[in-house]
Amino acid sequence: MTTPGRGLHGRVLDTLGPEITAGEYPPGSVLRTDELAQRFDVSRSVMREAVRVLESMHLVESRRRVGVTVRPESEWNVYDPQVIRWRLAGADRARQLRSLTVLRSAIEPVAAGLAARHATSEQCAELTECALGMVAHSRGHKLEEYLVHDVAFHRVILDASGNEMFARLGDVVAEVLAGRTHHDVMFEDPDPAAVTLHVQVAEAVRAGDAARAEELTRQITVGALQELDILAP
Amino acid sequence: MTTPGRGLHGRVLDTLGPEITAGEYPPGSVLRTDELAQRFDVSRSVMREAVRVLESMHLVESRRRVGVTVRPESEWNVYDPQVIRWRLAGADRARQLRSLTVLRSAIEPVAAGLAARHATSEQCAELTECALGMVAHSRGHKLEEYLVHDVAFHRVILDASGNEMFARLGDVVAEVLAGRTHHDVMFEDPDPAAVTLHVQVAEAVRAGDAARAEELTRQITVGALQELDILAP
DNA sequence: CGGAGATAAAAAGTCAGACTTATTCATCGC
DNA sequence: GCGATGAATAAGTCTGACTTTTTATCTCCG
Repeated sequence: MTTPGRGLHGRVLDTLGPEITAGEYPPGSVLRTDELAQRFDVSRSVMREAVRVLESMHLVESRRRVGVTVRPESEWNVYDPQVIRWRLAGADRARQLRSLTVLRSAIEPVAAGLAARHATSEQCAELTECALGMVAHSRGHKLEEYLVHDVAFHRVILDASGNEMFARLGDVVAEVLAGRTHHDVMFEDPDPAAVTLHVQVAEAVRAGDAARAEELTRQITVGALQELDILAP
Repeated sequence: MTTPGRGLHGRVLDTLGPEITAGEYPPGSVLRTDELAQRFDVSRSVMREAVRVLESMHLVESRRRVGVTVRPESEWNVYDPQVIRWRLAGADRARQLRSLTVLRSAIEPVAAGLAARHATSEQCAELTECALGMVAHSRGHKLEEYLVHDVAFHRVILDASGNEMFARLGDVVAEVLAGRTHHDVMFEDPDPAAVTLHVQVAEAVRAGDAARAEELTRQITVGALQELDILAP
């Protein structure tokens, strides 16, 4: 995905990170640095670097005379892109996609409203280009090409909002959209209504109509929630 | 705040992290591990562990033969609680509080709506308790006591939403509220209207009225935005 | 004069081993 | 029983040597 071989400690993390986030070691489990170093056939220094990274993600806690203890899931840095990727690759990928989709449903409408106020003309142009790309690939099983434009569309919206915290969710949205296309729902061509909504959002942003951009985006996210059967009874 | 002395590498991060997030080294700047180790009077192993942590936060990138280069702000893991604390302690604390408050304004109303559906009776009880605590300390310059209950209130809402991503924003909201009380606005007693809104949100959640809980919380966050002069003209 | 390839240097990466320190647990004495 | 003492343990730290990768330079030939 990112950089495959960025050092031995990274190699260790590639297998230890997914194991921990998959819940293979229940909270409170104790790992010993020496044993891990043996298992991965690396020196203690390398193992220590890997543990430091896991510690900075709040996945584990290292204490003298005790060892490296696994922290409960409720303390993990679940916004860390690396943690998100590890968890999406794991078993409860579905649960993960659901909570991330709910997050999207809160963020994206507000971001679209802000984008309508702050977007540059370049960003507006990008947006319509993306929307047109989505239209062009919305029929005939061109899901991959559609996905590329879909991801780009939402990235532009988040960037154009002018809010740094929103902008940094671009990767998360990309993961969610990719996950949706590749695994769960979407067996056939995308919902035509959703495609139309994207075009309309682009128009609203260009027109500077914040309320309309927000409301239309809310409809998009409602659709995403419904796809995952997340709805209010 | 958290754990002061968790090893030498932590001590190094306590000064190097804030320096980097404060922008003291422009993007592309190169640091050398050996020099840093000398500067902080620690061994290279300790320094390497610190660099690994900074790397996992995407603050720096370590490359052979080049050194440790500082990444542009746009690539930082700005959702990392540690990074948030470092930046809030820095110079552009104000800009930080603004972007985080916008984030709150997107998240909290949705979280409140979900809380109205998912909150347990214990959580409802906690909520009204917090709201009453806010009322009790809303007059007479008891800002600290008010803050404690305010933070607790919003934490319960985020937890009760049942969404993990929302729940993990409790610390962020706590930082924002604390920052607001201790530095920026709020020279006197809190706005009575805001206090009333919190009580009403607690009622709405208890009653299971999602739409009302969401709308009332939206009014709270609008107030927070106005305090920072973030408003649509 | 210019480009391709060899060469050298620089910095991170890795490893092994010795030592330090904090923490926990068990034992001993009251 | 209970508190103090001590021993065991695992992380923490340091040092020094070595390896590897990448970049810059330098040479040689077209």
